[in-house]
Amino acid sequence: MRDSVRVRYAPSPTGFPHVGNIRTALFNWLFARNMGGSFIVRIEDTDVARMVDGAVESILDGLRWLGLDWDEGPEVGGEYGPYFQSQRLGIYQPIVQRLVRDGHAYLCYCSPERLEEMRLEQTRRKEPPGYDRRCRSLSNEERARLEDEGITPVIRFKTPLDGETRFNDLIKGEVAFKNSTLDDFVLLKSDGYPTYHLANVVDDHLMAISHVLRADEWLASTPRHILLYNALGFEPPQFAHLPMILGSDRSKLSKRHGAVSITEYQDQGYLPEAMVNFLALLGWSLDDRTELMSREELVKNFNLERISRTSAIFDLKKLDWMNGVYIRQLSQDELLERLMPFLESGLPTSVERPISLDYVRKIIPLVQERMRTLGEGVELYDFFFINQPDYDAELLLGKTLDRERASGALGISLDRLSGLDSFDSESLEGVLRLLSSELGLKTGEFFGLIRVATTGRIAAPPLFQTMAVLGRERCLGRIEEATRRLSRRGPEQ
RNA sequence: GGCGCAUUCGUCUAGUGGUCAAGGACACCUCCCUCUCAAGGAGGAGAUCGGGGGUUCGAAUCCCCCAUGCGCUACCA
Repeated sequence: MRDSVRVRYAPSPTGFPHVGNIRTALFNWLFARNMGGSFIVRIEDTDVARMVDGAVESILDGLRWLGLDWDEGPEVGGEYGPYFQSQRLGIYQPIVQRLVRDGHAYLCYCSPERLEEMRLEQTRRKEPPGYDRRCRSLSNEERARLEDEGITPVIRFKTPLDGETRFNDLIKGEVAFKNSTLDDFVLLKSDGYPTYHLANVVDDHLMAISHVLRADEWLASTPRHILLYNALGFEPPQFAHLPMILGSDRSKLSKRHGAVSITEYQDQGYLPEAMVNFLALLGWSLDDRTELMSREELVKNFNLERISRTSAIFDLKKLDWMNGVYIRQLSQDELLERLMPFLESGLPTSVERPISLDYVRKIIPLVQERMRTLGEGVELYDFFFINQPDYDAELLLGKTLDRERASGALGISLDRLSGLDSFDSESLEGVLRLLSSELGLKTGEFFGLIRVATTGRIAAPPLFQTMAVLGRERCLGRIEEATRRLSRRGPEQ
């Protein structure tokens, strides 16, 4: 059993689920599924001050949305629980006491103020900042005196003063750190909570984690963790540090680069399967050409060997393209189902609810290949739903028409269209094409005019089909309105 | 400042000593299709592989130095 692959995603509930973070979750999940191992979720809620309400829920929602199911963790339990570190406090205490007893850790009474001052002084003198180990060798009397002052100590790890710590990272390769560059980091805070370093190491061991796949930013902490594993007499897991995801300016991806929370992408109408595919390719590749892969194909092919060592910039344009590809791959019924919630919440309240499924069903074939996100679909094609789109009368004229000609064309169109037996796309095309040549207008000019009149936009789905879906009444009404708009602002132009 | 990691088209990447005068994708440009926009099709432009030294018959691939970027350097994770 010890040989089986067990990986974990260990988020800290201090905010929204960042896409970089979720990518880490994805890689862990893919690795577990590929190896037939277990994917565990563990909540690292050891920083009471930074906890954010609802963060756990939104992290779990993000995982669920992407279909990253976990074998052990919140809600599903498991034999290594509990899976919230705040519920494991009783586990860390005795372990840290043992460390103190064995001489691997010590009590530190230094105040935050002193530490702050010390760091300031160190940077001023251009020395590497780090704890100066003042409490590492306290005499019994000194310790007793500090205890009497009522100071609650923290517990620090007694980092070896010399030697070096090396390990073989599965992605970066052999990495070595001199122990002298590491300071005596805190294991147990004065509020009784463990730090990340302690809790993470203890829990990874207790939960029999075989591989730690985490972001690159942890690489520098790994020697501390290895030292801790050794002091504890635990076998360290294998480490694999994932490249980071950066914003367009190469700095750490953050708010100013746009959406960073996975829930924002969900809200904007990105498809989870597209998101999974896109995220998987940020730092991993199958070969020199395969890009579109289903979840099953990703699981089947994923491996650590092909994870890149260099950080990747999040390219929204490519995500948009890929999302469009996935939208086009959907069956019309599937797209209908996925689009409805966006229409219900995105369309103005003036549009009657519930929105008619049958009506949307007719629109789907016209918009499917034009959408990159579901949310964008609502914005681009709202003219199918609202009463009268608003637009600048100038748009009716395009580049070539004048007001007179346009009004005339609209008038005749109104006539012909109201006399049409059947308002279907073929009949519309027949009538309008004929009219176009009668008027001596190029189809581009004339259809452009009608397009703006009926949709309020210069770019829309194919005109005749669009008009057929809109229906006679609405089209005629909008053409009348267009005529009004032309005359209203005409003269003073 | 110290330590660590990285460095191939604008971006994601392929590439592990010769088949690379570097391949694919997004984005960009042109053309075709066409009532617009998309989608689709056909092309194009775009990287002297961060720079400099080696090693070798031969280097994007190996070694060294430099530069740059990023990360860490908390009683945050």
